[in-house]
Amino acid sequence: MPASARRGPSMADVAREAGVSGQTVSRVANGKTNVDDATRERVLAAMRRVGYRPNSAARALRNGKFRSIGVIISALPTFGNSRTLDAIAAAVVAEGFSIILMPVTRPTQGEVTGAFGKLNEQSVDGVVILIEQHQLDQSEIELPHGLPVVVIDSSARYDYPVVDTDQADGAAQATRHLLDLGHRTVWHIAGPPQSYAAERRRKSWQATLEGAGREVPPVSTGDWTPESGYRAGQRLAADPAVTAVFAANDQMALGLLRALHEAGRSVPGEVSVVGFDDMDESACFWPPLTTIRQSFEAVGRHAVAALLAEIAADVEAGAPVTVPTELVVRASTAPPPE
Amino acid sequence: MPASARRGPSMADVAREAGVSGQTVSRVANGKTNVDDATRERVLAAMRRVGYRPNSAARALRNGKFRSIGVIISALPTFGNSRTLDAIAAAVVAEGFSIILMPVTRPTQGEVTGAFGKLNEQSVDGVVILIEQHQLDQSEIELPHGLPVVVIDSSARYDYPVVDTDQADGAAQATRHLLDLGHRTVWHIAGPPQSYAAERRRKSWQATLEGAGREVPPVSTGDWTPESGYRAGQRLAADPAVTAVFAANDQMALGLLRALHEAGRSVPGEVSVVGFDDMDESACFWPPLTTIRQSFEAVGRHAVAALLAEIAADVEAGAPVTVPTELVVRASTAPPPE
DNA sequence: CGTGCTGATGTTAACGTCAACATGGACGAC
DNA sequence: GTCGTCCATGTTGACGTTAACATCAGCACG
Repeated sequence: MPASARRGPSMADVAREAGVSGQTVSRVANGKTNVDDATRERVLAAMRRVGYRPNSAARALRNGKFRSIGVIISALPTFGNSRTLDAIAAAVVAEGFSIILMPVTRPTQGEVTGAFGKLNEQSVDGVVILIEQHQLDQSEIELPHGLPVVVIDSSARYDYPVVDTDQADGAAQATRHLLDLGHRTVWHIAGPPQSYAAERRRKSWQATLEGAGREVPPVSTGDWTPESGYRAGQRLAADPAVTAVFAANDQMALGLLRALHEAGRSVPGEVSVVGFDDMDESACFWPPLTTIRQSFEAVGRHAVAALLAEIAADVEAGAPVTVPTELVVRASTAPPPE
Repeated sequence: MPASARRGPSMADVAREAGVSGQTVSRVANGKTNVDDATRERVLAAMRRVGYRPNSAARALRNGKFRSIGVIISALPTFGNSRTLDAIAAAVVAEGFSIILMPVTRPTQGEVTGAFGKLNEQSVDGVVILIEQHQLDQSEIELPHGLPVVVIDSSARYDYPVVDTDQADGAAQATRHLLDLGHRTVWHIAGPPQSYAAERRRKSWQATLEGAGREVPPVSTGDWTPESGYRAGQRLAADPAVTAVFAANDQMALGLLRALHEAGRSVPGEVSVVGFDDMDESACFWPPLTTIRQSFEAVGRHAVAALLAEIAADVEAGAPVTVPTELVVRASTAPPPE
């Protein structure tokens, strides 16, 4: 039996089975109150008997909306993004919406606009944009039909609601922690310059140092990967003045640790290291990594909440939501040598 | 202007603008050949002018299908799953389909059946199941309407097409590598018993040992997390007979490394370690981890290819697809002490 | 015992698209 | 010149659902 021939039973089938009109079936399916209890029971029984499932394509056509939200995402397998996506997905399905994934390979205007358009075709109710690259200037995104949008990013440039981790506070905590341990200053391995998160962390690290009247060492720039942290780490490990490093994420911190080990510099005896993210693995790095924990779960939840509010109420962007971070002290930080 | 009032322009609008019938617009939109070139141009120009986008809800209603495929996934943020999902998503959008995500919190019959039902409502063309738990016996999954399905798993129990990494060969390679280095035997930290992948790897490790006439040490069982590897590692580190360990994934290998470091046993001087997966981080573990690389990307691609074939041709399950693995030798393995 | 109201249920039409059939003009063959 | 054929284009209806309106029975009130 070819699968293509199959269509599920429709309301009309249920109506016939229950001896009522299609409209009454619709009312029951939508939980309307103005249906006699006996009738409702009869309809529900008929639904069960014929195996009725509502057809959301028809619903979408009728109502203009699909009870679904789109997620435009780049770099899905990234630790933070996959975590955030998971949180978004969980929150979305909990609300009875479904989620349409639109991966973009590179976060260019064209790709994002195209993804937007495709989502619009799909009659989504709203869109979450999860692309950390501030090349995406708001002015350039054409949003087709007043579709509600939430951006997960720290940029202040968007008109849309914005949700993100408190990058600045996290970086400040990391830097202060090292200063408090007695280090004269703190080196930094930054994330890629296109990343708003990376930029925020770098600026906050710098501001914290300046606020404490410390020298600001030159920045190494990586691209979030362990390899880039390793390369930056090789340079830092060769400099005996370096006693404390704040890496902009845990993966680069891992690369740094490797470089330090290879150079024979003990951690935290000679050099202290702080990361950012608190990956599952970080507690088992060698040594276990002191880091800034961020709650991707909370970011995802807040993003969905903001989006659903926008959808329900037609409200404009509220104040940006900022999710706090937490310093997790493990074994990779200690006071400087003598 | 309330967003709710907005609907995009429809074929009728384009038709009016271009002075043709709606049907002709439809023909142009679908690239049918029997349209005069001049007319086609006129229609395309009109589409551009009014900003027409096809409404896929209407298409889905008309055609019964949505050009979308659903993905039922548990444990999304897992390294392997997020990688695989990314590959699936990329392959799916490349074919012009879109992808509906259905996360399930726990891989129980009920949850999966529910997700299936929801996807069916959405008129998806096919479903990929990405849930590594073989509690999901095929007999228990009710698949509503002959919907094409592909399962990513090594279980032989399914009737559906199955795609997975060649777990057995990978584990054999890992074990043989350690044996070839001269180790008398190889200890194993296994994944959770509900996982088919874990079971395959364990069996293959055991078979390889037995095939070589070696003693099979007792198995430690973890749950894929670094912490579980750490706990298992503490026991192994205390046993001086242990000179080689194959961990069923890189994260547990990382935990093991930590336990070994804490116990003061040098790697690979006293103990050799092999992982499985080749995470991005593994090259920067200390020491850099010898591991089995698996191509989640290939798994995702093959799964989509199989699914689309099923959809297009109404064919039944072909032979299971097995994706080869590759041993990546780094610095965590060496011959045993003296 | 009519009038007006309430609440359950039925009827109609429309959402946007496209398959199927209908129309009508151009052109070649006899 | 007449017929048949082919091709571009138009018309109609249906996919499944639901808002809006219509109907009708029951019931309270003057």
